Amino acid sequence: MGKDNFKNSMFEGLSRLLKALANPLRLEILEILSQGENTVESIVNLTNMTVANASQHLQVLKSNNIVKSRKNGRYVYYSIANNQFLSLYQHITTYGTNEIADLERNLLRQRQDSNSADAVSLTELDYMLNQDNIVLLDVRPEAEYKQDHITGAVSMPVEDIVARLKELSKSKEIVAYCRGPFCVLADQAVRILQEAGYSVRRLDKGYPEWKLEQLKSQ
Amino acid sequence: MGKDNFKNSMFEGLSRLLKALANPLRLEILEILSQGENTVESIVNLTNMTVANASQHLQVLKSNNIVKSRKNGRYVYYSIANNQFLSLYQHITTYGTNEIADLERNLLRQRQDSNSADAVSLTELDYMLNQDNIVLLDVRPEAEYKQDHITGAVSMPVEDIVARLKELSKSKEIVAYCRGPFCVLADQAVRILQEAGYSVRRLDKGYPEWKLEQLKSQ
DNA sequence: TTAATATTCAATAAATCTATTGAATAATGA
DNA sequence: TCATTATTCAATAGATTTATTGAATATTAA
Repeated sequence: MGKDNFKNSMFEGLSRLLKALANPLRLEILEILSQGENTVESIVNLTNMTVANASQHLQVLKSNNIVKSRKNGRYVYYSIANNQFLSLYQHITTYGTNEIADLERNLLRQRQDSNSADAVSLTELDYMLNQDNIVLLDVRPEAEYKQDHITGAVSMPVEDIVARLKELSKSKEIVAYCRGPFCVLADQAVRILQEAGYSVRRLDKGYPEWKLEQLKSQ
Repeated sequence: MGKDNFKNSMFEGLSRLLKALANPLRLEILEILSQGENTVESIVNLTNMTVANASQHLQVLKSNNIVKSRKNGRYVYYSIANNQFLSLYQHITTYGTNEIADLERNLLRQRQDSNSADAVSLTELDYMLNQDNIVLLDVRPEAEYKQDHITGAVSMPVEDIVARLKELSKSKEIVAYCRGPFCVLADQAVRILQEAGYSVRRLDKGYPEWKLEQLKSQ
């Protein structure tokens, strides 16, 4: 292989990976798959995509080894192909929220609008959990909680909160979390609980970021 | 802003960044700019691009705040906009070389073909430099060395090596480095020096990776 | 002022990406 | 076996990306 062919093929390969990631719908799919495996159908239910479109995007991700699939009966279950990718994905989102002015501004505004600007970091959460003086709420759909969740969390999907308020004591601070920094379920939870008189904040990031920390510390 | 608008605009913004990166020529430009600032002309000289094409790609990078520029006389000097990006770029290349089978294979073959498969890591280099029993050769063009280089390195551009062999003692091991994992200048240096009877290995990565470590440890 | 040089701009054709549509495939349950 | 359901496939029109070409701009040096 000539000197330029090598270099070119490396940059070609990297750019294929980046192209596979460079689409908003595929990024949305990846946020969902970062919670655990999902069928095409469940991805469609969580988004505005049509089945064919979601399937097509999943093929792109799969052919680039970003996700993998297994078939069970009529369903195909997709999941993130490996934990290294989970880490890369988070480096990208963190860069975006910290270094792209537009995104920084958007995120800040979203958090301010939902009164959740003073978010809890993973380090703080760890400390608070050790002090045992908080209730940690997983406000994602129950299926995601069941696949895995932050140790010590209680499942309370955001749409059930109003009906289940009496389960929550006002003597402890509440921390709500969901799928990650772009997920608004925790924002909605904060608003609902705040209006009901609870002391509540959201986790700055979400379940996948916590999971990655877990993996690192092993 | 509605719940979906927020999320969509975040994924939109991220995908704009990724689109800007998802092109082999732009990645090649970024490898060059990771060494320090360069004019459009010098980028063109280091690659196969035409001036207009390089300029156009630079506009894409600039409008996404990945690079910045300053004008001096007739020349426009481009450089990486911030060190956070340098870090992201390296996460991406590391993921590619470790997790994309094609790229892994290509890199291994390139290294084997040039007898530089037993590359030195940055940690090893640090140790070897402390032991003071190596010569560290910067085989990039001198202009890049002059902008900055690994502390303790000697400049010997790869095309000068043959003519400057007598400057090198055979009693010390030589480590050659260049622009990063995809740069073949160090591979060429290893081959030349090995044929001349020297004990020589290449650095696994290159100058930008070293610089990032420096920045981290401050 | 004029010529030369570095860079950018503008227009364009070819290639690639995307969402949509409807049909095809495969697995299940009646 | 037949109808149902989950997913994929194939074709396509519209949008975006890319390299090329040649002209325009800005700066310097003669």
